[in-house]
Formats: sequence, C-alpha cells, structure tokens
Amino acid sequence: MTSSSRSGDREAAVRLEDVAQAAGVSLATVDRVLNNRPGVREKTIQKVRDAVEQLAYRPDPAAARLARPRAWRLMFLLPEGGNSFVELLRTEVQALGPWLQEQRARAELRTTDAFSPVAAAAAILALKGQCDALVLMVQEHPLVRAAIEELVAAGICVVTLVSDVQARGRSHFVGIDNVAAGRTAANLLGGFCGQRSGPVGVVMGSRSLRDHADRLFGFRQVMEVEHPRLDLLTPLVGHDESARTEQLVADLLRQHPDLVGLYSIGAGNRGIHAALQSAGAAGRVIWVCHELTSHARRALLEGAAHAVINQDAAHEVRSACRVALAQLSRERLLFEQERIRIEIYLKDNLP
Amino acid sequence: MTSSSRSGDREAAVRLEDVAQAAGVSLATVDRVLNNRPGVREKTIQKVRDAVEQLAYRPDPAAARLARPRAWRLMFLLPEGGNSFVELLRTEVQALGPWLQEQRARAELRTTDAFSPVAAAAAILALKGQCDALVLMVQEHPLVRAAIEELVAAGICVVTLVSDVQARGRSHFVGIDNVAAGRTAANLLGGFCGQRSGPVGVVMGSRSLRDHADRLFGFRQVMEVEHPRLDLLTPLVGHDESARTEQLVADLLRQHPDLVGLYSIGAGNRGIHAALQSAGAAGRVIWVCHELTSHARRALLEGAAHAVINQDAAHEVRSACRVALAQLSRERLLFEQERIRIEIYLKDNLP
DNA sequence: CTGAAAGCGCTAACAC
DNA sequence: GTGTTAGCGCTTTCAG
Repeated sequence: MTSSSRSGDREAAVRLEDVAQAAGVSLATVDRVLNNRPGVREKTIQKVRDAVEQLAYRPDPAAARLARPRAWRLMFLLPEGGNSFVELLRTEVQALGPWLQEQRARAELRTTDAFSPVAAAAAILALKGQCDALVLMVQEHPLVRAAIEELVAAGICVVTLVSDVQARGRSHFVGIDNVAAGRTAANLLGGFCGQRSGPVGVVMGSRSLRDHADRLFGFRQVMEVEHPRLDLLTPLVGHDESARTEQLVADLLRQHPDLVGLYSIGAGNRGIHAALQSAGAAGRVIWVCHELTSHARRALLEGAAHAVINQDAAHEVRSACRVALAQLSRERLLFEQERIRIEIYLKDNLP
Repeated sequence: MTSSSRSGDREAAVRLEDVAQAAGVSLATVDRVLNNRPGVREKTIQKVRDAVEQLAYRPDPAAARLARPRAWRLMFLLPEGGNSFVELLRTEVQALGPWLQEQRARAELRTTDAFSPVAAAAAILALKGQCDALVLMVQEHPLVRAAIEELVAAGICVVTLVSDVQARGRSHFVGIDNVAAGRTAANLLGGFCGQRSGPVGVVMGSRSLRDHADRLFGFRQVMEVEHPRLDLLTPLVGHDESARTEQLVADLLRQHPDLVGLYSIGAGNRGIHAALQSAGAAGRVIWVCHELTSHARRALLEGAAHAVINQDAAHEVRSACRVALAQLSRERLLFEQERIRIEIYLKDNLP
C-alpha cells in the first residue's frame, strides 16, 4: 500500500477520507461537493471531482444510511377508487414499510382522480416540499407534465409507474412495454386458437389510455400478420368497470355465437368472466387478459381464461423505491435488474 | 416515551442498547447471546432473549455491515464444464461482485463433476472452514447429503440451487417447482397444437436427474388428462449434449414424419434446433424447451421454438446471496420475494 | 462470565 | 468558503 494510513488488512475500499486527502481538502468539503450543496469554490469543486474520478470513489451506502439523521420521504400518488390491480399496488406500498424503515425511508400514499388531468396536476403540485421523491401513476397530459417538471426543478426525484409520462427530468419509468405485451397477447391467443378461424373480440378500458392503446396496437400488429384467419372485431370500450364489460361481452356473444377469441386489455375481468359463463362460452372462447388479480386467477384455474399477462405489482413498487432511493443517495443501481418483465401465467405456473 | 434517554425526534427504533438496558446487562453480552457465542450464563441468556422478544428488537443491518471487520465468504459450487445455463449462473456470480462488496461479502466459484456424487461430496467437504456460506448445484445422493450435513454442523449456511438436495439443516432451496414447470410445458404445447392429433416427442438429459424427472412427470400428467388426442412417445435421453440430441431428433423425425410436438426437458437445444431445420420441420412441429439461453432465444425469434420456459439465472444467484447473507446476519427476509418464478417466454416478451 | 470502549464510513451541526 | 467534530447502531478486542 502506498501512503494510506489505514489500519489492518481490510479490503481496500476507497473512503471519503481518501478523496479528501487526495484533493487536499476536508471531509466536509467533499461531502458538500458530492451532495451539490452550495458554498464551495468552483476550483475546489473541480479538485474534488477529479479526486473522486481518479480514485473511483463509491460511497458506502451502509455508512450513509447509518449517519443520515432523517428518513427519506417517498410519496406514492395512485388513482383513487381503483381496480384490484391498483389495490395490489397500494397493499404493496404498505407492505414495504418495514423494509423502507431499514433503509431510513418511509412511504406515504396519496390518491387522485387519475382520469382528470386537472386534478392530477393539482395533486402533484401540492406535493412540492412534502417529499424527497414522488412515484406516480397518472394519465399523460400537458398539465401533468408541467406539474412534474416543476417538482423536478424543486429537486424532487420523480418516478413514473405503470403508465409513463414523458416529462423532462423524470428520472425513471417503472413498468412494462405495453406494445410488446399486446403482441404477446396475440401470440398466445392466436396460438391457442390453432387452425380455427372466426371473429375475435377486444374489450378495452378507454381509447385514450396510453397503455391500453399500446396494447391494442401491438395486438393488431401480430394478429394481422400471423393470424389472418382470425377476424378482429371493433374494440369495445368498457371503462374498466365489471358491470359495463359484462354487458358488452354478453351482447358480443349474442351477436357472434361463433366467437373464437377474446382479448381484454384492461380491467373489468370479473364481468367478462360472468358473461362468458352465462353464455356457456367459458373455455370454448380463447380468452386472454391482463393483470393477475384474484379474479383473473380464478378464471385461469377454472379454465375460462387461457392466459393472463401480468406485470408484477409488488416488483414494480419495490423497483420504484429502489430507483428513488438509489437516486437520492447516489448509489449504484443495476438497471438490468429493474426492468419489469411481461409475465405470462397459465394455470400451472401461478405464483 | 418512557425511560429512553434517546436524543431527538428520530423514529423510535429499538436498539441493541435498549435491549441491554432492559435486560440489565451490557452491549457486549447482548451481542454474545444474539450471535450464539459461548461464555454467557444460561440465566443471562434467558434474560436477554426475553428482552429481545419483549421489545421486538431487529438489528439494524446497515450498522452491522459497517461494523463488521471481515467480509462474509460465500462459496458457489457449480457443475464443471456445463451448458450455457450454468455458464449464465457463473457469469452472474461474477457480476455480483461489486454489490457483494457493498454488503461486506465476497463470492468465490468452485466447480465439480456434478454427475459424480463421490467427487461432489469430496468437493463439499473440502470447503469446510473455507467459507461462511455455501451455495451449491449438485445431484442428490446420500453421500452429498451427508457432506452437506457435516458442513451445516460446522456452522456453515448451506443453500441449494436449481436442483434441491434434501439434507437436514440445509437452509433454503433456490429454484423452481419442476413438476409445475412440466405441467406448464404441457399447457403450452397442448394449447398450441390446438385440434391437431398425433405423436409428441420428449427429449431429456437423463432419467436420473431429479429436475428432469419432475418435469416429465408434470408434463405427462397434463398431457394425459387434457390432451388425450396427442400421443406421447417414449422419452429420448440425450445427456444434455447437442450432438447427441441432434441425432436423436433427426431419427425421431424420420420415424414420425407426422410429429406434432416436441418437448425438450433439458439442455442441448442447439442440436434440436438444427435437426428441426434440416428436416424442414422448424415451425411446423410445436417445440417447447427450457432455459432462455442464447440458442433458445434465437430459436424463439426464428419461429422454430414456440415457447421457452425459464428460470432466471440472475435472479437465482441474487436470491441465493440474499438468503445466505440474511441468514448470516440474522436479517429479516421477505421469503415471498425469494420465490423463483416459472417464466414463460414467447418471441414478443423476451427480456 | 461480563463490561467498557474504540472504531466502521459517512452526515451535519457548528466553528472559524 | 472551509474545517472540526460528535455521533448513527453495531462488532469486537481487551480488561476486569
């Protein structure tokens, strides 16, 4: 070892003090530079930056966590009311409490009318100064985007969840590629229909929800090219409500007694299941849907649903927390590990 | 707050000192009890245990990591030579280096002839005193089991990977439910075959590998009940080698030009792909295989493979490390999060 | 058998 | 602008 005054045979990891020594300044100054705090001369900043670079310094997260006097405040902004999937997210945020506490962090939940951009934007702005990081699931809209950018400017780390919003400064999107999810649905539905030909129905929540539109787009792409035998009907819009979707699917089955497949893009699967059962079409119609809620799980086990495409709510919430915390404490993050997968469930690989 | 002399408004978390105070002993004694170290009177142990219980004490992992002078030594014992899947595991162990260092741990890799229980058992025994935890992927055998039990008795934490070994004291199995994986394969293969009927081939590595046998069992179960139209042929044994499986499948296709489906349970998919292509059967024969290696990925993208069932090697290695570290430092662990999923990949949901 | 005390690497209040 | 210093909660000598 060269000039280090370190004790013992411990693995040589570069410490803040090594950086300070190399830069010829004190611990506090290095800390200020690393945390972008004011009160350091430009020249000194450069010296420190160089030393950090030179020594390939990485802060020790354990030490940082231990020394931090206050916990990070993570805020989750989710759609209010909400279907079972949103409910899962909410549960998961709560379940993460103990883990977050060990990380010197804590999460709070807020809800907003996700379908009203005005309400959502107001809710976002109200969070300024209320938290260190914000994780949100809202519909994309210029107002929302502006609100996000304002928070980012105020130094808050913003992460989008499930449905992305393209705002400058937004630090990460935690969710799946919905076009690919739609394509996957088509692979499954088309594959399971085999040689059969005939009409295939589609039920979605709304045409203006980004994720639903993307799924439909991907689904169409593959169906047209790879399963031309199957005839895609006009998508039905059910507002993610079971009562509504049940009615729609009941009508659909009446109009098309020869229906071969059904792709439900959004929520309301309980209604669809009921409609299929009443019409005696459960199992015969190849039905693919999204999100492994308790209803979808039951439908799968009973043989009514043939496949469920899922995004793991628990994983998404944890990932959002990890991303936010890593950002806040400038820790290393394996982005590879944070990609949310498009999961496929059949009745035998249920988790 | 009652009698605590704690400073400030920090979240009240129970500390070692609170336990010491409650038990009327010193920090060092509590530490000795918690780490099962000798030199404490039975009566004192009881007092401490009670206090821990009473206060619901959980150690702060950040503080523990910071204070520990030496790094935990994790040892991985994997099959030597090995196919692409084992290669993935190996790569992942290496990739985890920096993360492990932050956790005050480090991993080493050893290989052994996993097909020879004698060699494996010897390799295991040689590791006594060489590490704090051992993660191993070996074939089950009484000799192996005995070796594991000896290590456990010596205070080493043992975790099994991919293929379980039922040894007393083994602290966790990281891997999938292979019976369920076989059932899932049957769901996919049978589903994609649709109305068709005819022979279905099976290729496995060996009849005496636990995971292969389990997959076959699950596959049979579902095929017999749900796809009686399809005729399961006698499994071919290809020793997980591409050259061998290529030959076998080529012969199979010659004998059964009307082959409808093919399930490959183990490795050697490169050979199967080649055989299907030469026979002009790629795409026509519904082919389902395991493990998303680069070959399987290519087969999927080209349309030769219809589905790949996967266990995420990276996740498995990380999970094994987390489980071992949690055990070693008596940390809380979300077992829910450690369950390895049976993943299904089609060409559009590739990660 | 038990206790006191010195750190681990970092943060942040408080000096200068 | 910059430096000094007192902890964060735990582990681990080293004394008794």
